[in-house]
Amino acid sequence: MATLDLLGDWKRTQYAGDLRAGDADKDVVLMGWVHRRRDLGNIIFIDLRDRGGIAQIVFNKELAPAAHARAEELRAEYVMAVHGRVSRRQKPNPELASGEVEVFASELRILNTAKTPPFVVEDEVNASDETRLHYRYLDLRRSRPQRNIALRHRIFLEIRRTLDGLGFYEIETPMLTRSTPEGARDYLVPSRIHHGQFYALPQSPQMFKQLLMIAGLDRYFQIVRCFRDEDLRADRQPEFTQLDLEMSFPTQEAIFGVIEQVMVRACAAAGIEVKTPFRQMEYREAIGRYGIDKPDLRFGMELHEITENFAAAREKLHLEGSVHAVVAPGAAAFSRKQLDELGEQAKGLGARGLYTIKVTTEGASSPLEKTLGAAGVQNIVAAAGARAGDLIVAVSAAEQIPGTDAATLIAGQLRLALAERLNLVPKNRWEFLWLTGFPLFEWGLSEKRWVAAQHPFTGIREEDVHKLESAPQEVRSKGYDLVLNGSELGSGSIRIHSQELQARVFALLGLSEEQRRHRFGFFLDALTYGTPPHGGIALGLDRVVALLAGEKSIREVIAFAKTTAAQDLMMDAPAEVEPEQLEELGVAIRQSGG
RNA sequence: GGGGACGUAGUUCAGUUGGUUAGAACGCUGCCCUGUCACGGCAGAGGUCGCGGGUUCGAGUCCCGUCGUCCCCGCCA
Repeated sequence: MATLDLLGDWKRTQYAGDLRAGDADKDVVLMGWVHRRRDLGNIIFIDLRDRGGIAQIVFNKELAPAAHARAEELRAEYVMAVHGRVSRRQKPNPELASGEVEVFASELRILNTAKTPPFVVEDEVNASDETRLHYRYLDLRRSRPQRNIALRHRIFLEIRRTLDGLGFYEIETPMLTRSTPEGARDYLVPSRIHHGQFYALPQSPQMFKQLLMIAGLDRYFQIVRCFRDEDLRADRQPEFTQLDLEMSFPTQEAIFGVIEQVMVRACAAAGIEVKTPFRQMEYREAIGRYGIDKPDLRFGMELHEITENFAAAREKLHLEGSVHAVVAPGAAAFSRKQLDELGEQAKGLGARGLYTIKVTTEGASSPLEKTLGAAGVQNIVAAAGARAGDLIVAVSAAEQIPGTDAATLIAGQLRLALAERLNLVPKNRWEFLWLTGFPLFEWGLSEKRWVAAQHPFTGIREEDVHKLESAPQEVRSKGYDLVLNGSELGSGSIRIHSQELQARVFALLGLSEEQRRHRFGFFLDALTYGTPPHGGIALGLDRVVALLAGEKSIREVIAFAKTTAAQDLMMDAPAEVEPEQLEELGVAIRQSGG
């Protein structure tokens, strides 16, 4: 172990990674970590890493014997400060941003030693997620996480600047709040003062922001942590960050305009140029053309309904429901095995039948010829607009949920899977899309009643209000989703501000007067004191940053992320607490097993 | 709650049909080296094969259980 030096009165002059040719001949003081050392004997090269990047430091025994001797003690991840002179390199290193120059050290101070790290701190990930999360502070030293965190900062900054410029106030709302019955499972916090009672961490500040509109704050936003105790995914963490905003007296276009400005500047922070206005699409159209409510518009492969083409063979094929087809360009060469896998996948998605047609220059070939005849198959080829080399994939499925065409949704999933497999999803394309006209209600399979598709305060399109009681499944909401490249970034709505309309919605949801009082009493009260028309949106910022950073998982853009079992491997949370703490809270742990 | 993949040296992985002393690369330690930049050369250290049980003359390998990580469905705006 090396003895340590004091930092003394040394002041850093700049970041190592920021050194450029223009700094030549400058006297500099750099501080950072030993990224790599190359000890050639009488000359030692140290790659010094700090937040700005990497610079090469030269320790020459002849020129600076004391510094050179000290440098022999340096090891990976030691913390060092170096005083020296910047010099142009005879042989620049084009791999390094600072590669035009290097620093000839005159004095070295070793500020701290380091244990050999469990994995090498380098750009390419060479450790498992488990190890990385356990030693997150080392993982974060790598350039990619540093880039992601810097990008996250710049995006957040742009959001705040943009919204400030548009007259929004950033207002904080409580983290300790009240459990509300709808939506996700709550994280609960037991109350010490009120035994048997619990706070809930907010799933979102939904009601607070509406109350802020009632309070006359007019334009609110918040970059806020939200909590949902549900099972996790690559794009879901138990706590995540939303851009939450709400405005009074809005039109839908006004809200879209605000978010478009925010996204344009957020993208610019990532070096990505996007055009406004974003495309808009009705929910029905998205389902019909893409079989999904968050279509990826970076590629075509739109769906074709070909139910009619099967009319003559419905009995024979035991068809139920509709038939939808997707054309996979260039997939006519799929092997038997690949077709089988496709069939398995379709079955896994709930398809009743899967039919394929290979289109070649010699014509179409398909098992369907037996039932539909060559002409029948040819009609499908024409209907789907398939060309030589393509594979037509058609699925049928029985309707399980009233009003939902299962075959379309399955075809939509196959479209995504095929595009991925055929490498037809272009990189560096940014297809924003607003989805509108969502159904207000959806049939709850388990509840066996209509449930609010979003939350029960979502507004209703004026032209559909009269159908509320007579044809609830046809009622479209004033809700909207923002979609980017097939990922849902967020959703919002113009809210209901009329007590009369709100009462009709609650009635349809089967909530009695008493239940309404119990669940939403304070909020319904507030609505009666002069609520302005208002609306807003919430965006999942972790997803936004991950997409713009080109990361698959939002863990890569969260400094301290949790595992899919909602654990923090570094802190080892959650953890047991002292019996005294439980006692104070009036909480007893029941031994599990029952 | 369900399905799938994985778990072997500090790290990432290989390990045949169950068979002697469990390997590689990187990293680490020591020595040599004045232009390297993934430096190079020589030498060396390093293993509870996730954990528990079982089958077997014999288990990293087979079986059961369990724990952990990741991906997906359910769930979740």
